[in-house]
Amino acid sequence: MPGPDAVGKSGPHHPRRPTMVDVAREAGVALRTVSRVVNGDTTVGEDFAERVRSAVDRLGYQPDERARQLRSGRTGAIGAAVRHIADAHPVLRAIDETARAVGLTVVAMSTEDDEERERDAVMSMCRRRMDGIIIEPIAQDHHYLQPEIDAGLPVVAFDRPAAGLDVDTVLSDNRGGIAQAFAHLTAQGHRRIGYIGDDERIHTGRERATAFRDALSGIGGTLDGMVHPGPVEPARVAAALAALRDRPDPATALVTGNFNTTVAVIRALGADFGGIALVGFDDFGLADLLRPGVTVVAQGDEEIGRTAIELLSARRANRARPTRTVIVSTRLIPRGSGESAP
Amino acid sequence: MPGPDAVGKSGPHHPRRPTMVDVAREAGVALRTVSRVVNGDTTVGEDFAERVRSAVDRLGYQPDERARQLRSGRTGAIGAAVRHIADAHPVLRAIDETARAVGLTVVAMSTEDDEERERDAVMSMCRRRMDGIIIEPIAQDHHYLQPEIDAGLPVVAFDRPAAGLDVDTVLSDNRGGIAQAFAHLTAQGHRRIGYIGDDERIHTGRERATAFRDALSGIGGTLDGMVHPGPVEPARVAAALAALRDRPDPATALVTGNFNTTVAVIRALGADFGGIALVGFDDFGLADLLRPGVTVVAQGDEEIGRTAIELLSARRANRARPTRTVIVSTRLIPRGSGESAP
DNA sequence: ACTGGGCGAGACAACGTTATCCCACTGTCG
DNA sequence: CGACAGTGGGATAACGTTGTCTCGCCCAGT
Repeated sequence: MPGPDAVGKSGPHHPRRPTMVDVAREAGVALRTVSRVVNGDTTVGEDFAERVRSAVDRLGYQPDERARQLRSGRTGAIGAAVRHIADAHPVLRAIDETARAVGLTVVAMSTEDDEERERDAVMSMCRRRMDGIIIEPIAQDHHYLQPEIDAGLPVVAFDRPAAGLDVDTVLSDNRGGIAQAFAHLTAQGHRRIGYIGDDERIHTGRERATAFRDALSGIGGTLDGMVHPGPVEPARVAAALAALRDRPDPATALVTGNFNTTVAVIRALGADFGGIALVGFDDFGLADLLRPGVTVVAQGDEEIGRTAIELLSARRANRARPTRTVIVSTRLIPRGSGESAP
Repeated sequence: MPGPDAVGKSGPHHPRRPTMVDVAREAGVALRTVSRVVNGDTTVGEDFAERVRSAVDRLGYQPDERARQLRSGRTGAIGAAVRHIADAHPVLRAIDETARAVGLTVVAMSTEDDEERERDAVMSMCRRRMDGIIIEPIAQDHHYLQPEIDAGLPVVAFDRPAAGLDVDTVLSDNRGGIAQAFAHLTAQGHRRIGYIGDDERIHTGRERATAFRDALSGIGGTLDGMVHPGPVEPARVAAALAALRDRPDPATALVTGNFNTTVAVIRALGADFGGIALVGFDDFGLADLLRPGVTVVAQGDEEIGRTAIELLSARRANRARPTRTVIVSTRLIPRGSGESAP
């Protein structure tokens, strides 16, 4: 059709949504009065308010949040840059729920463990003028955020410190968690306990491996060949496992440093976990359904998320406040795999 | 009111971030020239461009996305309202990756299976003038979205149809998936096959239960007491399971209608799944680690997410296009639990 | 030397909202 | 009866950006 209809035009105009001006015209009041009604200002007479509300309904008017934010300066939303948005993420749930409770909207983006994607996600949040950013850091260097922080952006890191940045941080008690796991296994009589975990270039991997070494030294055990940090790949994990078992004094128990390692180890061990006692760092769904059930050190996900929002709110209230680092304790959950004697 | 020039005033002004005007002044060029440089317009001389870039760096300028969007009319972002943002969600991953590839940002929000939260999330997306919305519908009635659709908002539903709305939709082949599961079990020799699944008030629950009835009738089996739709609660599922086993001709095999039901059944069955053959609808992580491994009908998550973005893009290109519903086929993954004879 | 064209930079308005100021009307008190 | 405070609505100017138009400049062509 050669219609004169301008719908297909290239301009920025779609069929055009109604604006406050349209509502004002429809209701026969001033623009500012519509704004007042929409924002619940009580200084508007009931008759005027009703006229406006009726016009809003008739036109299907929805305020443009972008214009509102631009004018008012407030966003009412915080960004959350997490490692994998499509994976189960109990901390994100706590962040979302807590933020909701204080009237903030959470916009979540995924970094996929990629430095550039983290940067993209975070800068995109800055350009949207989020009221704050919660970040699960992956980059080795976060200096790119310093100008934003100087400009007043509240930032909170969780799970790992944001390298190169002095910001509020929420961490798990990695050392305490490893100590719990270790103590649990020694209480069953184990003395030859091995560790397989994440690369020590990663903060949590480093903390947990170090804590494990300390624990093993503490009972007079030899460190030699018992501690295996490295990339979490099935082949590397399987090789580490083989090294722990094929020795004169094979390990009778094992601590794994994170969820992915735990799973890789279980896959390599096969049925009944080859008779080895196992305690994994990080809880996970279905851990109770495996045979045996997997004993884990669980992180305080809910508390971590809640604390992150609290730190963010505190900083929004007082930008000059010194930064704080909160350590959230872990909890050992026995399910069977860590309760067998050597 | 004390000071005439109070710095800590309550106004919309934080320390104030630099704007294009500041950059223009710093660089000694016109406002519009800064805009051109920032947007990569090539009609700017290299010397001017360099002056601007240097000023941008000096001031730490970041464009305000809200103002840009307000002025240009484009948002460059689509909203995704999913059931549980903190749970593993392979479709969301596919949505995110596909959207990224075509230069769109995805803003994900959680509905938590709550009608009101879905409404809140979706309306919040509308107020932000998202370029499109992908929704995993939970509400029984989506008429509230009709005005937005009329105003030109592209909407795509996935997993379930959006009741009361004529929009593009991506669904799994629920009937085909059930048929696959059923055929797989009959091929092992099973004839007494039970079904436990979701409430039939839910679209997927209804489709799957119906397909199962058809399949069972198809081999001349009795429906009586073999099909158990209902709320996914451990007690209800356990009762259904007991009913299937405590009868003169107990079920030798079982099809479960969704992930949560599968898990509840496995918990109730205990070690070795009580010798019953099991095929679950929905794949899940660690399914291969259970003993036996869990045979499942997997949905085409990646294809569903990709298709959702494709339908959205197609509608953005042509608002008048008739709506389409795409059915994505399922795939049976044998892992052990469904491969035992009666 | 004058003109025409292309290129590149600037002035101005507009996007849809809220903040500020102002004014018209009412009711009350001196 | 006049002035004044209080109430409630309206006009206008921002917020930070981009679209449109204009204009100055330089070079080539006649």
